[in-house]
Amino acid sequence: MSTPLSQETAEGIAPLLKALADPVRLRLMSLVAAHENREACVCDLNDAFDLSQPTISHHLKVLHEVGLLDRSKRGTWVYYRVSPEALAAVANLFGAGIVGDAVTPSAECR
Amino acid sequence: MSTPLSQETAEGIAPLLKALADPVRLRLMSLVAAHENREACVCDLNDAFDLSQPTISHHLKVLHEVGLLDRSKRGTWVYYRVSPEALAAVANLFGAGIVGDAVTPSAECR
DNA sequence: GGCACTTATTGATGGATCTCGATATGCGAC
DNA sequence: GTCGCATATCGAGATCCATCAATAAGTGCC
Repeated sequence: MSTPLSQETAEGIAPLLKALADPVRLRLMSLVAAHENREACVCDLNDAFDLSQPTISHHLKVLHEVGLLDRSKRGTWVYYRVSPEALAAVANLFGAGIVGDAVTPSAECR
Repeated sequence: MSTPLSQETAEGIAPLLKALADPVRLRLMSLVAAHENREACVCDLNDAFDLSQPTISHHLKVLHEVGLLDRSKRGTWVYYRVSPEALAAVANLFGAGIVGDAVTPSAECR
């Protein structure tokens, strides 16, 4: 029934959530996830926002630094891909009842 | 295959994640969730941290304002309780594949 | 080499956020 | 009413964050 998170665990997970806790970065994640192979070219992402190119680049960097997005350069273009492991770490927060298993993501699950 | 989050949706969910994206608030949530009835008295919570009482009160307010914690006063004491609906909203983010359904919280689930 | 293009970095600015001490508010007991 | 306790609010300081314009760095092509 959910052991109360240790301070270290909380401090380890918070940065992941902080990276996701921004509307632009949430949309970036979902845009990348929606692409073939969960991978998208930066050039496609820039156009989806009304923000400057450096700003998008900054947000991608934040997501990359916490491990939510993998980066790979192919010629002139850079591709970001969703890291399933990192995302799973966050999902488990809720799925495994760390924040209370009142809410297994879908009730019928498990 | 996850429809890319709309801007409005992202802006609606981000505040929830932002509220959770702090080590202290994560631990507060898990502490409350670990209590009987997912409900805890502020007096119990204060002692779990090395922070001033106003600071804890502030964090509880943040969690309350986004709807993650319900508040009820009983005599001199105030109790906070985890709101399953609000938490489910966040859990669905990952469970329902909004951020990519590569990662249904536990692989064996469903 | 030099140009066009894609992406990243730098530096600055305005705004949000965490934390505290001091103080206020609300409630029960006397 | 007054005292003591539990919780909240206020105001301030320090730090962090999102965004931009300007510029740098890397790559392919001529």
